[in-house]
Parts: sequence; C-alpha cells; structure tokens
Amino acid sequence: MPKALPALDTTAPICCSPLAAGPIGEADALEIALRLKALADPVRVRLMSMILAEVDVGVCTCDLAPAVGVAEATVSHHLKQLRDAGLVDGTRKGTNTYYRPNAAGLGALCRVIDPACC
Amino acid sequence: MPKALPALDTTAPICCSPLAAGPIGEADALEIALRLKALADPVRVRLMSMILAEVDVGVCTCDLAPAVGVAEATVSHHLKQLRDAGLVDGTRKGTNTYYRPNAAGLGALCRVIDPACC
DNA sequence: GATAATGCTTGACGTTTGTCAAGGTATTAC
DNA sequence: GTAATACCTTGACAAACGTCAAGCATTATC
Repeated sequence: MPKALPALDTTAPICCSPLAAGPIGEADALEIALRLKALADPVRVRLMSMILAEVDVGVCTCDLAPAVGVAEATVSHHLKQLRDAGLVDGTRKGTNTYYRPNAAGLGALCRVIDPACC
Repeated sequence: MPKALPALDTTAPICCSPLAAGPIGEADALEIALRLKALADPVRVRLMSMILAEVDVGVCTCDLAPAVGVAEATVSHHLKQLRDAGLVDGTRKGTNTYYRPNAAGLGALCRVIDPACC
C-alpha cells in the first residue's frame, strides 16, 4: 500500500543540495522526484524536445497534438504537468497558447542529478 | 487505455542527441523516459544520494533499508530498477551486495536533459 | 450579439507502480 | 552437514498514471 504522495507547489526551480553532496531528507527527495516524474514519460519527453527546438517561436497545443499522435486533451494534460513542474512556460496569445522552455527549471534539475556536469 | 510500454535493455548509458538538439523520435524518447522514471521516486532518490555519498566504500542493502524506512524487499526492488537503468552497479562480496553509482549513466542522462550544463 | 475555434477541465477506464508478506537462493560460520 | 545471514523473487493489493470522450471557458470573427 503506497503511502499517498502529498501535493506540493513545484513551479519554482528545485533548490537543494545535489544528490552527491550527501544523504538528503524525505522532503527534498520528494521535490526532486516530482520534477523528474514530470519528465519521465515518452510523450512528455517528445513534447519537451519540440518546445526546446522552437525556443524563439513558441509552439501551440494544436501543433503539438498531431506531431506526437495523441488527442489534444491528452497533450494539454501533459503540458500542465510540465508547467506545474516549472519546466515550461505557457503564454496565451489570442486563442492559442504558446509554450517555451523554462531554462532555470531544467538547469536546476540537471545540477541536482550530476553536480560534476557544471 | 495507456498502450503498454515495451521492455528494453536500458543498462547502457543513454546515447542520443540532447533534447534541445531538435524533435526526437519515439524510440529515443522511450529510452530517456525509462531512465528518468527509474529515478523519479522519492525512495530511489534517497537511495541514490546515499550510494553517491559512499562512493568509495559502497553500501549494502542491509544498511539502506533501515535508513529509508521501508522493507528490505522493497529496497531490493528499487535497487533493481536503478541497476536496470544503468544508474548504479552492484557487486557481491560474501553475503553482502555493495552498490556504487554509475557515473557514466548519470552523466549521460544529465547531458540529455540540459546540454548547456556541460 | 452570434458563431466558430482553441485550449482547458472533468469523468471514466485500464495499466502501471510502490508496498509488504512469504518463500527461495546463495554464502558464511559452526 | 546444519544453521544463520543477506539478498532476491513472487504474489497480492491499493494508489497513481496515461488515455480519451464530452463538456466548459475564453477569444476571435462575422
């Protein structure tokens, strides 16, 4: 019986010692795990790569849905998770919502995983 | 109805273009997602931090289980996932199995997420 | 206003995942 | 050889997740 995971605000970039700095507490582990989980899905990985590829233009849901081959509602659901994890930003322009990568969130997550990387 | 994820050999470090290099295919996305998923759990994040902290000594299951507060069988289950994802290595010495981080696997995963990081 | 288009939310479903108890397999010590 | 220790595997159950259909909000166009 998995204990229910608490709901947290993960929109801000993760901010704690890197894993290699020593054993971390339950709270920090949960913060890291929630952000990793936000990216740990094939569809979301592909969405992220498309958003990163069009960093200067921005991409809307209607473009992403056919590109990954799932329903628009599902894409919207995935984008919400990426947004809640602070990995992408969405800005509305007219009827379209354009998504861009959140460099701070991605970089912070990367630094936590492997401090030797930077 | 989520389509069943195929089983892959993910013990080798991920080896494909970083996300920011452009839209990636389904196969690569799956490879990345499986490795991220291996780390996307609070217990596994804590286990990883403990293994990283004792990189020169190595840690055995019997030490890890009480430290994270779950049953030994559960720890073994988590360690298997980390091993299958190529993030840690386990070597048996007598009755104990000692775990060490797999720097190549961790570094490669990090590079895929954020190429600006290295 | 009225209509159409785009994106988000809700509900339902089947799959996957995390957890532990119980049993199994080596390896060491006597 | 026997007993004990350490680890892994299997089975079962509950929680979480991915997917889509249907309906709702918001905005643009007429």
